[in-house]
Parts: sequence; C-alpha cells; structure tokens
Amino acid sequence: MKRPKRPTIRDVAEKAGVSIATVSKYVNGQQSFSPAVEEKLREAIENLGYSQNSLARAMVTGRTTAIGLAVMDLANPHYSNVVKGANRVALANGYNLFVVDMEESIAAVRPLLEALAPRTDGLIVSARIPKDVTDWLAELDKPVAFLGQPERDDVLTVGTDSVQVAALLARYLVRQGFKRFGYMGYSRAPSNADRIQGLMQILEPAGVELLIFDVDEPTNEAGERAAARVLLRPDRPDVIIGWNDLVAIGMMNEARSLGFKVPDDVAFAGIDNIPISRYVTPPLTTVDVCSQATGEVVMKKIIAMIEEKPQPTDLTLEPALIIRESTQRHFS
Amino acid sequence: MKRPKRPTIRDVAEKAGVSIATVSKYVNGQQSFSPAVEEKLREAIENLGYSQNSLARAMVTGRTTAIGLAVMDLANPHYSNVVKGANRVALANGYNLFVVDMEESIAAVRPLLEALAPRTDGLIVSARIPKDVTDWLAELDKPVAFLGQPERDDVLTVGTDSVQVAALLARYLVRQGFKRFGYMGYSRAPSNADRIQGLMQILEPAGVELLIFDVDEPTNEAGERAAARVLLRPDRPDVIIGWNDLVAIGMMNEARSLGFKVPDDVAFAGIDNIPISRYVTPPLTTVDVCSQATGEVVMKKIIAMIEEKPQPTDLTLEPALIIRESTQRHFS
DNA sequence: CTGAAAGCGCTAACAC
DNA sequence: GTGTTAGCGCTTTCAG
Repeated sequence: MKRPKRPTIRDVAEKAGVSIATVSKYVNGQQSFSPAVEEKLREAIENLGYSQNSLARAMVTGRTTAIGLAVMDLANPHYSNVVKGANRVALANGYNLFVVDMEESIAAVRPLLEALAPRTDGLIVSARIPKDVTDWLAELDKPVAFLGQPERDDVLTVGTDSVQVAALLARYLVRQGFKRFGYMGYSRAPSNADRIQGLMQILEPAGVELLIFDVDEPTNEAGERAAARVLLRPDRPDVIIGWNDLVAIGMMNEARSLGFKVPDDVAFAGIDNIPISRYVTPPLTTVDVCSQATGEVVMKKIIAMIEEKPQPTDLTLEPALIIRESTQRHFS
Repeated sequence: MKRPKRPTIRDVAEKAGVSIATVSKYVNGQQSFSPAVEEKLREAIENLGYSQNSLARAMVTGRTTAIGLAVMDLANPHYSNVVKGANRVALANGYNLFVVDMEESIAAVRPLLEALAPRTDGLIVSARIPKDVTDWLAELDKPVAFLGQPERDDVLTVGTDSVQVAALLARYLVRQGFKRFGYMGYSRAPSNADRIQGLMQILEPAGVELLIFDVDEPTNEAGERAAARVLLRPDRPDVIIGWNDLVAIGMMNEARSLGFKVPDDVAFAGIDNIPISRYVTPPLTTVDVCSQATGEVVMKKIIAMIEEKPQPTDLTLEPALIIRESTQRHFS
C-alpha cells in the first residue's frame, strides 16, 4: 500500500495560482472572493482532493472542535448510554466526540488523558480517578467535567445523587414489606459509600438490618460469582440490591440456578436502568439514573464552558424508581 | 476558570539554561545527558508542570500513536466488545484508541472520519458506509481496516463470514426438527444478503421454507415492535432467527407477552452472542461471532500496517454455535 | 479582495 | 553531549 502525501494548502494555492492565505480564507469561508478566484479554488480543491489538516489547524488556533470522554468501561450499558447522550449533543453543536475506554483500570488513566487532552477543547472524565490525576486535570488549560456524584468540591460534576438514588430504592422496598436487606456493593467506586449511606438513612429508622457484600468488578459475571455468598447464608436476605443492574442480573440468574424463586424466595433490585433490565426474567426493578440525560447535560455544560457562555441552568437529573416484577413479592 | 498558557519546550529550555533541542531529546529519552543538565531539566519540567504537546509533535513527526475506531452504535454490545478487544491490543502496543460513534447514521459519517483521520495513524471503520466515503478512505495516506464480511475486494476487512454464520445456525435448527423458519433481518446492512444466502444454502436442500422480515434498526425495541407481524400470521414460523441477539431478545420478549411459550410454541435464535444473551429467559441460542477477538485481530493487523511489519497470519475467526434453551424444543 | 510574512510547539538533521 | 536551524500545514495580522 502506497502512502501518497496528502495535498497541502500550498499545493492548492499553486494549482489555483493564488496565495496560501487566500486558500485558507476560502476553506474557512471567511469572506467573499472574486468569481474567478472562487472558481479556480473550487476546482483545484476538487482535483487535488484537498481537505484541511485539522491537526495543523488546531495547532495554530488552539481549538480542535473535539471533546474527549473517558469512561470506566464501555461494555457497561450505563456508560454507552452516557456516550450516546453526549455524542448527540456534541454533534448538534459542531463538535466531535472522542471516547476512550479506561478499562476499569485506574493505573493507566493518566497517560490516556495526557494523550487525549491536547487533542480536545475539553474533557469529560468518569469521576473515579486518583487524586494526582484530578490535580493534573485542574492545571490543564481546558475545561474539564466529571461524571458522578454532583456538586462535589468546586469542580463541575454531573450525575444523579447517589444517596438519593439508594434512599429512593430502599424506601420503596421497605414499604413493600421486605425485612432483611442485602447490598452487593462495589467498594472500589467512591459513591459506594454514598449508596450505603442512602440505604441506611431509610433502613435504620425502619429497624431493618442491612448485610453488605462486595463485588470485585461491576459486571454480570461478578454478580453471578458473588451471589452464593449471600444466598446460602442462614440469614439470607429477602431482598438484595445490586451495585448496578449488571450485578443484580448476575445475582438473580445465579439465584434461579440455585433453585430459588425470584421474587418469592428472594427479590432483587438494581441501579441504573440499563435497557436490558426490562428483558430479563423477571424484569428487574431498578432506579433510572438518567444515563443518556447525564451525557447530554454534561456535554451542554462543557460546551458552555468552552465557548465561555453562561452555564445552562435547570438541567437537573432526577432519579426515578422503576418498579418491575423482580420485587413484586406476594407476602402471605 | 482561568486559562493559563501551558508551558512550552522553550520555557523549559530557558528555565534549565539549555537549548530547546536538548529539552526535546530529553523528553523523548533519545540519548544520555550530563548529570548536571539532566538534573536541571528534570527540575524545570517538574516545576513548570511541562508536558509535551502531542499535537505539535504529531505534526512534525507525522505519527500520532493513536488509532481511530468508528462504530455504528456503541450501545450495541457487539460493538462495545469489539472496542474492548481493540483497545486492549492498542494499549499493549503503545497506541491510544479513540472511538467515535456513528449513531447508525450513514449520512454524517464523512465529516466524522475527516475529523478523526488526521488525528490518528490508522483507522478502523465499520464496513457499512457509502461508496464515496470508502473511496475517500482509499485515497487517505493512512492504513484503513474495515469491520465486517472478511476478504472483500482488496481492502483489509476483519470479521466472521456471514454466510457461514447463518448456515451454521440453520444447519443446527434443521437438525433439531424445525420446519418453518422466519428470519427477522436488517436490510440496511449489506451482510443481510449474505446471511440470507447462508440460510438458504441449508434450508433449500432441506426443503424448508423461509419467511423473511425486516427491522428498521438492530435493537431490542425494533425486535419487539416487529415481532407481532411474524407471530400473528396464520403460517407462523416455529423458529425465528433475529438479525442479532438484540432483535431476537426483543422478539422473544414480545412473544411471551403475547402468550406464546418459548421455545415450545415458537423458538428463537440470535447472532452475535452478546453477554446478556445468557441471562434472558430462556437463554438465547446464538452464534458467537467473536466480537472481542474481532477487535483484537483488526487492531493487530492495522498496527502491523502502520509499523510496516509483515501481516500477522493465522488470525482466523471461527464462528461458533452456542446452543441454549431458546431452541431446545421438545417435539412430540 | 488578495498576498507576504510571522509564527503555533515541536523534531530532525547537522554542526560544534 | 549540546546547540542551531529549518521546517510540519496552517491561520492571522497587516499591507496593498
């Protein structure tokens, strides 16, 4: 495979018999031209198949019209939906969105972001990253927004309130009559503590006890592997909340394999409301954390920062309880 | 938020009392230095918080150490898994992977790729794009690889063979004793025709008829919406194959809502083997198309092209039948 | 309306 | 080992 050099602005200028400055202005549509020049430029560009080198352009203007989004794990539908929302808004505003996957690996995050940052006008980052990286981001001469627990510190963070999300779910489940709660958390995520706090807020006053467990990764498989630890205890909970829908689905599946009836022997609930949760059996009760809207909102905000416009207001994200059969127990 | 200019190589040079060339060589670790200089450089860089501007670097070297991957729809787990595989190999070889989502929208693809191309050393593109874009890609001075039906034309394309995939599934289903086949395809994808060909290859000789339907997007919801059209026919198929697992799961769900027993009244099979297919009820029979391996292989190949090394050989992708309960019918 | 010239931040010869 | 210099492809004053 040959590698013919791409034509540059200079090639176009020469072919059209004008100066490179004129070509530049023409390509950027910055002013009008004499019909003769315009025609020659059009033709030369067409012929050469010229297109701007956005790298060179970015270097001199300092603007890339691209935004970077680093997520923990693209295979997690919650994040794919955040990406979807963000992408749509970016495109609608003339920006490109470049996504990088951090592979749930905190260690490798820094080089990834260092590579991404100069290629973008702004960065959106999953909040769960180490302090030295956030410090580095703060020193960056670019707008940065985080995904996660909102309003923390003085940085822009977009997401639903974890305490509220957990409390919402707990309140409903207590009202349903569940008495022994299990929570399969993910302690590597900072908001795990907030979730527990939200649960306790409701469970403690209600006099309901909470058993806390942990998965080592927030996936179906991890939920499946961890389920037996909870289910085979003598004091088995009558409802188990998963760190997210994936974990809950994994646990629910394993419970059924072990011969438990869901929700009658044990009920399950998740968090996130990923699309597939409607399709599992029984359909999973969960809390909608507005994944796609999160992406939209964070993108709108970061674009406002980049363009130095006033921050859009009234973009709140209200988690919503999604009640499905996995917790519709018939207490006798 | 202030935007302090980032320190440049010149700032470092001045602060350390050396030339910019020395700084450049130092940051790129290209040679050794006198201890004095080394120490001063280290300190200056530390102090200023200097880091390379990869844009500027890329401009002069022509290398970005980044690879772009454009997929049709990141919310489709098949693609997220391709991304996963590709990302892992990229990282292992010192490349960054930037992903862009084309939103299943053929129209907007060109500008997306034009923005992505100059920022990368090579491009991986979902094959389902219009001719003028493939032509443009061919003229690009960068390696390009496609995702999809392998070995077509003279371009590098990685994927499982659609004809083979469909035939594999059909052969098994015929052997199971199914007599009336339905196929819910996605005609906007070029490989839909190959799939049909693969099915016919088996069904025709077996004297089994095939009813063909179509979804307008390859999603759960579309499968759900389309299911009734197939299920409520007088000549209802006894097994329905979905364009992919998402469509099959959607259809299966709707079938159960309509009161059909799966697989006894009607069986379902998908294609892709996305992770969630194990977790639906009944678990979905499908064909594993090696999503993650596809990402790995295509990345290995494109890296070989970029580095002008010999193409790795023996990287074939063998689709595998995954038999689960959704087709385990007990014929009486 | 068009062009000349000065860089953006960096690397790559080539000298010393 | 270290420094000088000439650009990479482009935009942007500033003249004309």
